[in-house]
Amino acid sequence: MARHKSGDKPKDIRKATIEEVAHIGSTAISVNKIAARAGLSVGTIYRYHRSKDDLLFAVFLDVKRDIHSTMMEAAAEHRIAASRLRAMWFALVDYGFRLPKDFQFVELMNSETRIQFSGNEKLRQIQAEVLAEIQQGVDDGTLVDVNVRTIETVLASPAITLARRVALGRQGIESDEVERIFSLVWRGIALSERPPPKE
Amino acid sequence: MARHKSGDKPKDIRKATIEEVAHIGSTAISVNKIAARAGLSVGTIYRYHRSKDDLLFAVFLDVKRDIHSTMMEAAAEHRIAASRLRAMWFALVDYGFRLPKDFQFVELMNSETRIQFSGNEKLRQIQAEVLAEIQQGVDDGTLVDVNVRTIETVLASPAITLARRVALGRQGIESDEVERIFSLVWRGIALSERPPPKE
DNA sequence: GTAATTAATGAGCAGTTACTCATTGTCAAT
DNA sequence: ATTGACAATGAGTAACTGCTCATTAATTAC
Repeated sequence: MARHKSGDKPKDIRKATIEEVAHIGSTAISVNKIAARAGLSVGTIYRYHRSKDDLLFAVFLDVKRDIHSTMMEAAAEHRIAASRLRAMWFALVDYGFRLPKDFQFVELMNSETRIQFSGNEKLRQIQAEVLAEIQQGVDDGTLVDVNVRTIETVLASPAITLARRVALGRQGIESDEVERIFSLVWRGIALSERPPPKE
Repeated sequence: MARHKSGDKPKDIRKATIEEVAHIGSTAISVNKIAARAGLSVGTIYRYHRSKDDLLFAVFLDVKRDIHSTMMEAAAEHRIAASRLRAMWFALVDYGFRLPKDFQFVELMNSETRIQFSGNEKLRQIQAEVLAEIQQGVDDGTLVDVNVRTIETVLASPAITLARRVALGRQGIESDEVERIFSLVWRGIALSERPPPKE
């Protein structure tokens, strides 16, 4: 009853948007260029997104959800809180290593004023799920008994820094270094003196 | 012999650039709007900066140096490595609290591809000075004996996250919370079990 | 005074922007 | 075949972009 959608347009648009930002930066992106990069006409972009801002936010949210689900899938393979948190941490860093441009895009948009973070329900939910995982660690006596937001800051920040560093391609990072950083962070938030979980 | 510069134009330009980015975001800034906000004509901006990119980078570097010198001044009031590092850490967070827009601008530009970080000598020097401070802590047995870059990542990341959170105005942060985060971070990188330095 | 020098201007340039819409292409149901 | 429904197009548009440069304003040296 309708012209078939040839190919996966939303996917093409997402890819082109991320690549365009990675290529010329957020201070010079344009919808026309994104369309050209995606091999589509401008009109098609406006069929999927109401405005430039809408496009950027949609792609941002999409990648954000990608990262989150990757983390949760990694957590699902473990039972005890310590192992789950460790798996999530490494999944986050690994995402930055595997898809640096995607990660960089999210980071850039995270600092954008236009994107109204707190208002969005989906973002709230993602945040809540992460905090719930940390709460588990507090409850079972693995982590120090302080506000989960506090722990989240200490835990997540270095992972983001690490992934961002790779995304910007400034230097290669060995897996030893990643492991060492996790050790130090875990040392800070774990209750006991035991070394951080390995498996 | 020449017409006097009336007022401090570079300062006006810097201020307007930061405010414009804070107001409409990096994805929509324009030189014309920055000029209008500064109460100057476009030509004047191009008298001080060769291009839009040059303008953004210059302001970025300026703020970056501001932040760094604030940190080093804070450190100068102390002798022992632990106290110096603590002072620097709080100075960084405090900068984000006092001048959120400036801090946010730096963070945004930090994630920009266009800004070639590694190439700049000034940025290199700033980085080197910070690492040297940490090295002091390693040398006198205050911090664990690992690569200074590793420690820097664990130490600086949460401070940046904290300052950024304030910059984006998502939530107010009490000084207790800041203190608690520092405690956890310090716990991770300090060699002994002693609590982090207070004075 | 006036000549020399430079700061600052802002209209104007060619090119680009975000966005629209009349048109065309492609399918399933008739 | 014809129709109806919609995906996709891309030339078109007014506004705006980064940037230039002829001109004016302000100052000092002589």
